[in-house]
Amino acid sequence: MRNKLHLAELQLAIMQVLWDRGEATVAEVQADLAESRPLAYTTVGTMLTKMEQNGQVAHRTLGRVNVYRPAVKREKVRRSMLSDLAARLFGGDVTELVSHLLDAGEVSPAELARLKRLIRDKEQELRDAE
Amino acid sequence: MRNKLHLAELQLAIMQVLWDRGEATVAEVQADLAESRPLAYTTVGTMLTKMEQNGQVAHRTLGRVNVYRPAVKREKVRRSMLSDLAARLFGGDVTELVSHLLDAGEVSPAELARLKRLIRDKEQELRDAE
DNA sequence: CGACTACTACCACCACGGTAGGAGACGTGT
DNA sequence: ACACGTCTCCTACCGTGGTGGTAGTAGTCG
Repeated sequence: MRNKLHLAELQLAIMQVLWDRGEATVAEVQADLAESRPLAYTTVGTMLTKMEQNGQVAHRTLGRVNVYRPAVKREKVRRSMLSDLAARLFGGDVTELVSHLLDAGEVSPAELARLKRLIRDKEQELRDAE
Repeated sequence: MRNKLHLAELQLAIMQVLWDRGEATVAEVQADLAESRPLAYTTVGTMLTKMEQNGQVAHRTLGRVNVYRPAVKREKVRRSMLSDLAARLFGGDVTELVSHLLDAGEVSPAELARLKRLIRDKEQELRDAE
Protein backbone atom coordinates (compact mmCIF):
# COMPACT_ATOMS: atom_id res chain seq x y z
CA MET A 1 0.00 0.00 0.00
CA ARG A 2 1.58 3.08 -1.32
CA ASN A 3 2.15 6.09 0.86
CA LYS A 4 -0.18 8.96 0.00
CA LEU A 5 2.78 11.25 -0.04
CA HIS A 6 4.62 9.44 -2.74
CA LEU A 7 3.58 10.84 -6.08
CA ALA A 8 4.53 9.45 -9.45
CA GLU A 9 5.40 11.45 -12.51
CA LEU A 10 2.04 12.49 -13.87
CA GLN A 11 0.47 12.60 -10.47
CA LEU A 12 3.01 15.12 -9.40
CA ALA A 13 2.45 17.22 -12.46
CA ILE A 14 -1.26 17.26 -11.74
CA MET A 15 -0.68 18.15 -8.13
CA GLN A 16 1.50 21.06 -9.14
CA VAL A 17 -1.43 22.47 -11.07
CA LEU A 18 -3.76 22.00 -8.15
CA TRP A 19 -1.33 23.49 -5.69
CA ASP A 20 -0.78 26.49 -7.91
CA ARG A 21 -4.44 27.11 -8.63
CA GLY A 22 -5.91 26.02 -5.32
CA GLU A 23 -8.53 24.03 -7.14
CA ALA A 24 -9.29 23.17 -10.72
CA THR A 25 -11.60 21.28 -13.02
CA VAL A 26 -10.43 18.46 -15.22
CA ALA A 27 -10.46 20.82 -18.19
CA GLU A 28 -8.27 23.31 -16.39
CA VAL A 29 -5.76 20.72 -15.37
CA GLN A 30 -5.66 19.37 -18.87
CA ALA A 31 -5.15 22.86 -20.27
CA ASP A 32 -2.32 23.64 -17.89
CA LEU A 33 -0.61 20.38 -18.68
CA ALA A 34 -1.21 20.58 -22.41
CA GLU A 35 2.09 22.18 -23.39
CA SER A 36 4.42 19.97 -21.47
CA ARG A 37 2.34 16.86 -22.02
CA PRO A 38 -0.71 16.71 -24.25
CA LEU A 39 -3.19 14.27 -22.77
CA ALA A 40 -6.74 13.24 -23.53
CA TYR A 41 -9.38 14.83 -21.38
CA THR A 42 -10.37 11.43 -20.11
CA THR A 43 -6.84 10.57 -19.15
CA VAL A 44 -6.66 13.50 -16.81
CA GLY A 45 -10.09 12.66 -15.44
CA THR A 46 -9.15 9.06 -14.81
CA MET A 47 -5.97 10.00 -13.10
CA LEU A 48 -7.78 12.45 -10.88
CA THR A 49 -10.24 9.74 -9.91
CA LYS A 50 -7.46 7.35 -9.04
CA MET A 51 -5.73 10.03 -7.06
CA GLU A 52 -8.90 10.67 -5.16
CA GLN A 53 -9.03 6.99 -4.26
CA ASN A 54 -5.47 7.34 -3.08
CA GLY A 55 -6.46 10.21 -0.87
CA GLN A 56 -4.22 12.65 -2.68
CA VAL A 57 -6.97 14.92 -3.98
CA ALA A 58 -10.58 15.62 -3.14
CA HIS A 59 -13.38 17.19 -5.11
CA ARG A 60 -16.62 19.03 -4.77
CA THR A 61 -19.29 19.12 -7.42
CA LEU A 62 -20.16 22.51 -8.74
CA GLY A 63 -23.21 22.29 -10.96
CA ARG A 64 -22.31 19.23 -12.93
CA VAL A 65 -18.61 19.88 -12.93
CA ASN A 66 -16.13 18.35 -10.54
CA VAL A 67 -13.71 20.76 -9.00
CA TYR A 68 -10.63 19.09 -7.60
CA ARG A 69 -8.38 20.34 -4.87
CA PRO A 70 -5.25 18.97 -3.23
CA ALA A 71 -5.79 16.75 -0.22
CA VAL A 72 -2.14 16.69 0.74
CA LYS A 73 0.09 19.65 1.44
CA ARG A 74 2.77 20.59 -0.99
CA GLU A 75 5.22 21.00 1.87
CA LYS A 76 4.43 17.57 3.22
CA VAL A 77 4.97 15.93 -0.11
CA ARG A 78 8.15 17.79 -0.77
CA ARG A 79 9.55 16.94 2.58
CA SER A 80 8.54 13.33 2.36
CA MET A 81 9.78 12.63 -1.12
CA LEU A 82 12.97 14.53 -0.58
CA SER A 83 13.98 12.87 2.64
CA ASP A 84 12.98 9.60 1.09
CA LEU A 85 15.37 10.14 -1.76
CA ALA A 86 18.04 11.40 0.57
CA ALA A 87 17.80 8.24 2.59
CA ARG A 88 17.58 5.81 -0.29
CA LEU A 89 20.13 7.37 -2.56
CA PHE A 90 22.59 9.01 -0.21
CA GLY A 91 22.09 7.02 2.95
CA GLY A 92 21.02 10.22 4.62
CA ASP A 93 24.27 11.99 3.90
CA VAL A 94 23.01 15.50 3.33
CA THR A 95 26.40 16.89 2.47
CA GLU A 96 26.83 14.42 -0.33
CA LEU A 97 23.43 15.33 -1.63
CA VAL A 98 24.05 19.03 -1.71
CA SER A 99 27.42 18.45 -3.25
CA HIS A 100 25.81 16.65 -6.16
CA LEU A 101 23.28 19.37 -6.44
CA LEU A 102 25.95 21.99 -6.78
CA ASP A 103 27.94 19.98 -9.26
CA ALA A 104 25.09 18.89 -11.43
CA GLY A 105 22.77 21.80 -11.53
CA GLU A 106 22.75 25.36 -12.55
CA VAL A 107 23.43 27.16 -9.31
CA SER A 108 23.68 30.87 -9.72
CA PRO A 109 25.91 32.96 -7.48
CA ALA A 110 22.76 34.54 -6.10
CA GLU A 111 21.53 31.15 -5.08
CA LEU A 112 24.83 30.34 -3.46
CA ALA A 113 24.49 33.49 -1.41
CA ARG A 114 21.01 32.54 -0.36
CA LEU A 115 22.19 29.09 0.57
CA LYS A 116 24.89 30.55 2.75
CA ARG A 117 22.37 32.65 4.56
CA LEU A 118 20.12 29.67 4.93
CA ILE A 119 22.82 27.68 6.64
CA ARG A 120 23.78 30.55 8.86
CA ASP A 121 20.17 30.84 9.96
CA LYS A 122 20.00 27.17 10.66
CA GLU A 123 23.14 27.30 12.74
CA GLN A 124 21.69 30.16 14.71
CA GLU A 125 18.51 28.22 15.20
CA LEU A 126 20.36 25.23 16.56
CA ARG A 127 22.32 27.41 18.94
CA ASP A 128 19.16 29.03 20.21
CA ALA A 129 17.51 25.70 20.75
CA GLU A 130 20.28 24.57 23.08
CA MET B 1 11.08 3.69 -22.57
CA ARG B 2 12.40 4.29 -19.12
CA ASN B 3 15.71 5.96 -18.60
CA LYS B 4 18.38 3.53 -17.42
CA LEU B 5 19.27 5.97 -14.73
CA HIS B 6 15.90 5.97 -13.09
CA LEU B 7 15.80 3.24 -10.51
CA ALA B 8 12.76 2.11 -8.57
CA GLU B 9 12.69 1.15 -4.96
CA LEU B 10 14.00 -2.40 -4.96
CA GLN B 11 16.21 -1.78 -7.93
CA LEU B 12 17.95 0.95 -6.06
CA ALA B 13 18.42 -1.22 -3.00
CA ILE B 14 19.99 -3.88 -5.17
CA MET B 15 22.24 -1.38 -6.86
CA GLN B 16 23.44 -0.12 -3.51
CA VAL B 17 24.62 -3.63 -2.73
CA LEU B 18 26.39 -3.93 -6.05
CA TRP B 19 27.98 -0.52 -5.77
CA ASP B 20 29.20 -1.30 -2.29
CA ARG B 21 30.57 -4.72 -3.10
CA GLY B 22 31.72 -4.10 -6.62
CA GLU B 23 30.06 -7.29 -7.74
CA ALA B 24 27.92 -9.94 -6.14
CA THR B 25 26.02 -13.14 -6.71
CA VAL B 26 22.29 -13.43 -6.29
CA ALA B 27 22.82 -15.10 -2.94
CA GLU B 28 25.03 -12.28 -1.75
CA VAL B 29 22.58 -9.63 -2.78
CA GLN B 30 19.78 -11.50 -1.11
CA ALA B 31 21.81 -11.86 2.08
CA ASP B 32 22.69 -8.17 2.19
CA LEU B 33 19.08 -7.20 1.67
CA ALA B 34 17.69 -9.76 4.06
CA GLU B 35 17.49 -7.58 7.12
CA SER B 36 15.83 -4.56 5.62
CA ARG B 37 13.67 -6.63 3.28
CA PRO B 38 13.46 -10.37 3.33
CA LEU B 39 12.98 -11.59 -0.21
CA ALA B 40 12.89 -14.95 -1.91
CA TYR B 41 16.04 -15.93 -3.68
CA THR B 42 14.14 -16.07 -6.91
CA THR B 43 12.79 -12.59 -6.47
CA VAL B 44 16.26 -11.16 -6.32
CA GLY B 45 17.30 -13.28 -9.26
CA THR B 46 14.38 -12.19 -11.37
CA MET B 47 14.93 -8.58 -10.55
CA LEU B 48 18.57 -8.84 -11.46
CA THR B 49 17.60 -10.37 -14.79
CA LYS B 50 15.16 -7.60 -15.50
CA MET B 51 17.71 -5.02 -14.53
CA GLU B 52 20.16 -6.60 -16.90
CA GLN B 53 17.60 -6.23 -19.68
CA ASN B 54 17.29 -2.60 -18.67
CA GLY B 55 21.00 -2.19 -18.97
CA GLN B 56 21.44 -1.32 -15.34
CA VAL B 57 23.58 -4.29 -14.40
CA ALA B 58 25.73 -6.81 -16.23
CA HIS B 59 27.01 -10.22 -15.26
CA ARG B 60 29.76 -12.67 -15.92
CA THR B 61 29.48 -16.35 -15.30
CA LEU B 62 32.00 -17.74 -12.88
CA GLY B 63 31.83 -21.49 -12.89
CA ARG B 64 28.10 -21.94 -12.76
CA VAL B 65 27.38 -18.88 -10.73
CA ASN B 66 26.39 -15.55 -12.12
CA VAL B 67 28.26 -12.63 -10.70
CA TYR B 68 26.50 -9.33 -11.23
CA ARG B 69 28.07 -5.92 -11.34
CA PRO B 70 26.68 -2.42 -11.83
CA ALA B 71 26.46 -1.20 -15.39
CA VAL B 72 25.68 2.36 -14.40
CA LYS B 73 27.70 4.63 -12.19
CA ARG B 74 26.48 5.50 -8.76
CA GLU B 75 27.34 9.13 -9.36
CA LYS B 76 25.40 9.22 -12.59
CA VAL B 77 22.32 7.77 -11.00
CA ARG B 78 22.54 10.05 -8.03
CA ARG B 79 22.95 13.10 -10.17
CA SER B 80 20.20 12.12 -12.52
CA MET B 81 17.61 11.16 -9.97
CA LEU B 82 18.39 14.12 -7.79
CA SER B 83 18.16 16.76 -10.45
CA ASP B 84 15.08 15.03 -11.71
CA LEU B 85 13.44 15.41 -8.35
CA ALA B 86 14.69 18.93 -7.99
CA ALA B 87 13.08 19.87 -11.26
CA ARG B 88 9.82 18.02 -10.76
CA LEU B 89 9.25 18.86 -7.15
CA PHE B 90 10.89 22.22 -6.70
CA GLY B 91 10.84 23.60 -10.20
CA GLY B 92 14.62 23.70 -10.04
CA ASP B 93 14.69 25.97 -7.05
CA VAL B 94 17.73 24.63 -5.27
CA THR B 95 17.39 26.94 -2.33
CA GLU B 96 13.91 25.70 -1.59
CA LEU B 97 15.16 22.18 -1.77
CA VAL B 98 18.00 22.66 0.65
CA SER B 99 15.72 24.56 2.94
CA HIS B 100 13.41 21.58 3.18
CA LEU B 101 16.34 19.34 3.73
CA LEU B 102 17.50 21.39 6.67
CA ASP B 103 14.05 21.62 8.18
CA ALA B 104 13.07 18.03 7.74
CA GLY B 105 16.18 16.09 8.42
CA GLU B 106 18.64 15.58 11.15
CA VAL B 107 21.42 17.96 10.20
CA SER B 108 24.22 17.98 12.66
CA PRO B 109 26.25 21.13 13.31
CA ALA B 110 29.19 19.33 11.82
CA GLU B 111 27.27 18.82 8.63
CA LEU B 112 26.29 22.45 8.58
CA ALA B 113 29.92 23.37 8.78
CA ARG B 114 30.76 21.05 5.92
CA LEU B 115 27.96 22.52 3.89
CA LYS B 116 29.29 26.00 4.45
CA ARG B 117 32.69 24.97 3.22
CA LEU B 118 31.11 23.28 0.25
CA ILE B 119 29.39 26.45 -0.78
CA ARG B 120 32.47 28.53 -0.25
CA ASP B 121 34.39 26.17 -2.49
CA LYS B 122 31.73 26.39 -5.13
CA GLU B 123 31.78 30.14 -5.04
CA GLN B 124 35.52 30.09 -5.44
CA GLU B 125 35.18 27.72 -8.34
CA LEU B 126 32.74 30.00 -10.10
CA ARG B 127 35.00 32.98 -9.58
CA ASP B 128 37.95 31.11 -10.99
CA ALA B 129 35.98 30.05 -14.01
CA GLU B 130 35.21 33.62 -14.91
C1' DC C 1 26.32 -44.12 -6.77
C1' DG C 2 22.41 -41.74 -5.00
C1' DA C 3 20.54 -38.07 -2.23
C1' DC C 4 21.15 -33.13 -1.21
C1' DT C 5 22.03 -28.63 -2.03
C1' DA C 6 22.85 -24.41 -4.51
C1' DC C 7 21.90 -22.07 -8.49
C1' DT C 8 19.91 -20.51 -12.79
C1' DA C 9 16.24 -20.13 -16.17
C1' DC C 10 11.51 -19.74 -17.24
C1' DC C 11 6.94 -18.68 -16.15
C1' DA C 12 2.87 -16.65 -13.74
C1' DC C 13 0.69 -13.16 -11.49
C1' DC C 14 -0.70 -8.94 -9.10
C1' DA C 15 -0.76 -3.87 -8.41
C1' DC C 16 -0.53 0.33 -10.28
C1' DG C 17 0.69 4.26 -13.29
C1' DG C 18 -0.58 5.90 -17.48
C1' DT C 19 -3.48 6.19 -21.51
C1' DA C 20 -7.73 6.43 -23.68
C1' DG C 21 -12.53 5.13 -25.87
C1' DG C 22 -17.40 4.92 -25.47
C1' DA C 23 -21.89 5.56 -23.04
C1' DG C 24 -24.91 8.38 -21.01
C1' DA C 25 -26.49 12.80 -18.68
C1' DC C 26 -27.43 17.48 -19.16
C1' DG C 27 -27.56 22.47 -20.31
C1' DT C 28 -27.90 25.65 -24.27
C1' DG C 29 -28.70 28.00 -28.70
C1' DT C 30 -31.50 27.93 -32.75
C1' DA D 1 -37.80 20.15 -29.76
C1' DC D 2 -33.39 18.90 -31.09
C1' DA D 3 -28.79 18.60 -32.09
C1' DC D 4 -24.29 19.92 -29.95
C1' DG D 5 -20.85 20.26 -26.99
C1' DT D 6 -19.28 19.27 -22.44
C1' DC D 7 -18.70 16.35 -18.52
C1' DT D 8 -18.61 12.31 -15.68
C1' DC D 9 -18.36 7.40 -15.28
C1' DC D 10 -17.19 2.87 -16.53
C1' DT D 11 -14.25 -0.13 -18.79
C1' DA D 12 -10.17 -1.69 -20.94
C1' DC D 13 -5.41 -2.13 -22.03
C1' DC D 14 -0.40 -1.91 -21.74
C1' DG D 15 4.14 -1.75 -19.40
C1' DT D 16 6.76 -2.64 -15.58
C1' DG D 17 8.03 -3.18 -10.75
C1' DG D 18 7.73 -6.57 -7.52
C1' DT D 19 7.05 -11.23 -5.84
C1' DG D 20 7.66 -15.93 -6.03
C1' DG D 21 6.87 -21.02 -7.70
C1' DT D 22 8.73 -24.91 -10.66
C1' DA D 23 11.89 -27.33 -12.95
C1' DG D 24 16.25 -28.54 -14.36
C1' DT D 25 21.28 -28.83 -13.70
C1' DA D 26 25.67 -29.16 -11.60
C1' DG D 27 28.58 -29.85 -8.03
C1' DT D 28 29.10 -32.26 -3.00
C1' DC D 29 29.02 -35.66 0.51
C1' DG D 30 28.09 -39.91 2.87
